Amino acid sequence: MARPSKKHQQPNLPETIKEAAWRQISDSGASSLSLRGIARDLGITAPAIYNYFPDRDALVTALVSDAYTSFGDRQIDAMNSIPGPGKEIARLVATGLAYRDWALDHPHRYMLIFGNPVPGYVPPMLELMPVMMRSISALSGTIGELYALGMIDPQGIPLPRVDNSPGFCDTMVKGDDTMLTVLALAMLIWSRVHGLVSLEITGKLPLFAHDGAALFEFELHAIARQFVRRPQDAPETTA
Amino acid sequence: MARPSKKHQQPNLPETIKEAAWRQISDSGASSLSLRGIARDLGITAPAIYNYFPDRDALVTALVSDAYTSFGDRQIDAMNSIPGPGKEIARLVATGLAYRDWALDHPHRYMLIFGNPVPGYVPPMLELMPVMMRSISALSGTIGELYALGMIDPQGIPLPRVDNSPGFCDTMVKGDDTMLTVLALAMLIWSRVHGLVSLEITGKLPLFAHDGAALFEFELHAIARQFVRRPQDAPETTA
DNA sequence: TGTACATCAGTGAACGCGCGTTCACTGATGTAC
DNA sequence: TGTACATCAGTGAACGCGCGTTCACTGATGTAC
Repeated sequence: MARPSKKHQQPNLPETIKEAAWRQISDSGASSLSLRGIARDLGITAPAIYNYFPDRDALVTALVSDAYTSFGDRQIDAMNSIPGPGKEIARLVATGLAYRDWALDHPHRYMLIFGNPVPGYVPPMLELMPVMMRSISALSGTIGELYALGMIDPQGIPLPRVDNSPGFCDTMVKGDDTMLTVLALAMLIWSRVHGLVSLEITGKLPLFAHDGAALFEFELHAIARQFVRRPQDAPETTA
Repeated sequence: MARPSKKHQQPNLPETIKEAAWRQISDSGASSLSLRGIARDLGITAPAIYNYFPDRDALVTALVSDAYTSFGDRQIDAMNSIPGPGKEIARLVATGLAYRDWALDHPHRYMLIFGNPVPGYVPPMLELMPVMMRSISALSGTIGELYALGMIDPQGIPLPRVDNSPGFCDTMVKGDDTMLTVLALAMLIWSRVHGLVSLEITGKLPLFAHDGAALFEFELHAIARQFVRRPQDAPETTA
């Protein structure tokens, strides 16, 4: 159990570097993130950063990964804060509210993930896949729960054609009607939520500058009204 | 009527420059637009561009303005292509479809307008205001038409509080319930449309890669179903 | 306890790059007489 | 019709800037004996 050699290592410099990077992104946007700027902020020289990140892209990837994790955690916590049966719709709404709350708390992290990426940076999908899937697990999990209870009418959801193309999605979803329905509905709900949130955090809804929360809640309940039915509304013969 | 002196002037070099700029944006994204790159593409030197645009920001503004204009024209044409009374819902749907069509035809122009802007570029709102308002005139016009026919139920729309703050929107909308309702609904519809379109053109809806149009049409009809009622459904006593 | 050595985080100089912008210029074109 | 001149689009060199990255180094720290 020899503890790893930590000699000379100042406590958590990688974390300090990432914090400075977020500070820079908050100040002047994700596209102006630079190692030299971070070093300047921290009072060190730029090459020192190479002791912790092999290059600039690795740092950006670490930021993106952290953002996804924090984003997913917030939604999962919200979902778990309303446990128990009979509370499925409340869980869906709570997850949606957590989505917006996180985005408003961290607008630049949200745009780093879902907006235009940093120029010249190509996110390594394979590395980021786990945190990406975790970040949507609360939403798709809650919808899956509703589906399992018969509270989702597949007729009311636009399902994509799934053909024989070897793409990731087609392969994953093929022959699994539950997954196809749940994912399709999750995408549609996500698009509504993302539309509102992205316009709000970029200041494009000035009319609702003071009422973003009310507008968003209206939309969440409209989603629930449109797509969720009480179990007893579900006849066995839907064909 | 002395025609303006055009000696030496090669035909429409400003247009050629803008075309090269769009080409560059399509190739490598809006954030890597550079005067030197454009000059390289056209086989001229970078300072030559200064004969037509005072600086880089002026060129970007010209691009943004052109994009808004083209975007607005497309929607207005679609709206006008279905004239006559009784076709209001069809006009709304046609406008929405034109919105998506244009965005898919010009994804980089769409992102230039509605995504993260070019780094270091601050759009001159005053100059762009006319083309911006024109770009939303088809959507808000169609909604206004429906409202005038009593086909919009104000109860079903989340209205923002309008207070005494001296902001642009509050001032414009104050005391005008029609405008407030129409604009509020336009924003909500816009958020749904923008959510789908922005996710689609950035490749974030892989499940619907071949079915973007169907998903979008589903959403447009869901919008019509949720917010538009037949005139006879509208009782005079809604309080 | 004291000395010699190994480690390695951080430094400072340098590299090549592309950028926006300036400036004096050149040389083809159009105009005036 | 021919000549002198004015115009001005485009050139080429240069400016200062910030960037990512490399590399030999230094000097404080920890370790071994």
